Amino acid sequence: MSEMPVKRDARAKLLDAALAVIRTKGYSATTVDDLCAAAGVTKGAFFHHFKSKEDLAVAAAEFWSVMTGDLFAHAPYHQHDKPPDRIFAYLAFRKEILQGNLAEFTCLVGTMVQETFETAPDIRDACRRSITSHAATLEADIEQAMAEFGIIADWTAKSLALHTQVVLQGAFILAKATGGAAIAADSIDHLRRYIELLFTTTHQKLN
Amino acid sequence: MSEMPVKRDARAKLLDAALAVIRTKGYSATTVDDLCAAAGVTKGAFFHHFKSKEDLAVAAAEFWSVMTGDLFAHAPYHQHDKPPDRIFAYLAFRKEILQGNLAEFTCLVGTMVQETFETAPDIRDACRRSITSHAATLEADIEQAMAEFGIIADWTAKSLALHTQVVLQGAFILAKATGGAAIAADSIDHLRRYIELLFTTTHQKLN
DNA sequence: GACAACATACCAACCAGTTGGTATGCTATA
DNA sequence: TATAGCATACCAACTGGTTGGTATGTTGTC
Repeated sequence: MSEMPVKRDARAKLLDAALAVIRTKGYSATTVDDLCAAAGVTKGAFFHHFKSKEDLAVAAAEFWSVMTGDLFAHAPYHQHDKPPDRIFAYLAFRKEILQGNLAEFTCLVGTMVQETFETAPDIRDACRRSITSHAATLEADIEQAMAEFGIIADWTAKSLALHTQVVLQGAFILAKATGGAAIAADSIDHLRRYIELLFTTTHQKLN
Repeated sequence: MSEMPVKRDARAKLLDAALAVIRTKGYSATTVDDLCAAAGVTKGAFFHHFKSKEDLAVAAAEFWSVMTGDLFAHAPYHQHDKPPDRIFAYLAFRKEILQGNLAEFTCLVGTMVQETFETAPDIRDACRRSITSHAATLEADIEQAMAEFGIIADWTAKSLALHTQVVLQGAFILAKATGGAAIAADSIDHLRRYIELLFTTTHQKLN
């Protein structure tokens, strides 16, 4: 049936280009011509696959969700048996992938939502879905860890899962401001230490 | 002598406009005409005071530093006698000011650096200075609190001070993505809880 | 020959920055 | 103190290049 041999189609190339270019220059500063040049296609191809630049941004956010979803779903940190170990292995993994150029490890949707939250609701919502659905994958592990330790707290698994994303997004901003990943790595360490304290102190009822 | 009573000069009006417009639309999407319209001045005035759009962005970041520096320097949280209390009061204050529109409480330099870290080093550096100098104002309190509790840790006062800024910047991103401040407030609570645990557990040497 | 997947050529609106000018105030000196 | 000389602050109109988007092909495949 479908042989599709060497041909990676223009749509896929444009989405790849969108990840690279938008993470480097931001959404507004990225022009349609930039994307076409990076993808090696023409404007005709662009507007054949996307009805507007905004439409591409939404598709890019969804593509980002799928890509990162795959990356984390198949990452080795899931192999740990105990939920708390999976949480710490997740954070170790997040720290490990702070490699290469800033644009290679920072978050597409975190970048885009800063520019579009007020002006492009469709993009904002796509970014929100991407972030919250990733956080949701952590929620189950946190919930099980809470049960395992018998933790009755005034915080929820969901809020802690979202807090991990807050720390990561903030870490990317400081990394961009300082031109390096060192502060980001330190912040992930602080987050790990926080979760360790939540799960190892004898103050569970005070949490 | 000088009567000109109502006249606030164009430069000040443009900087005020820059805070409002850039925080709403982002740096790249903000046009010089947008800023002139918001400030009620002409383009001639703009380029009389700033040699380029980028030059205005640097000036806006510096203006932001001065404004927020004043705000925090005169905030009531400094009145607490003990350094740990000042830290917690700082966080309470950060939570209190999560009011109004998103653009009213989010951070100008955190927004700008996302778009410019790779393409405009002067803006990026101005943003870095703004963030790190604010973090430095917390460092002394953290250091004194560490001394007070006799904490010998594998983290530094500086890294914890920067971590607070990481959490705040990340909180703003999640707030923009979700369209509300609730998650931001939750994250500040998690940060407060973390610092409480650092300063109240009996595990000081394990920190 | 119908249709999807592109390419080419083009456009109107918009963009940062420039130009030439005016209004106003400051300063030095006669 | 009158005023020439000059600087600052601002304005309206313009410019050349860029932008997102369109209109109209061309080509390969079922």
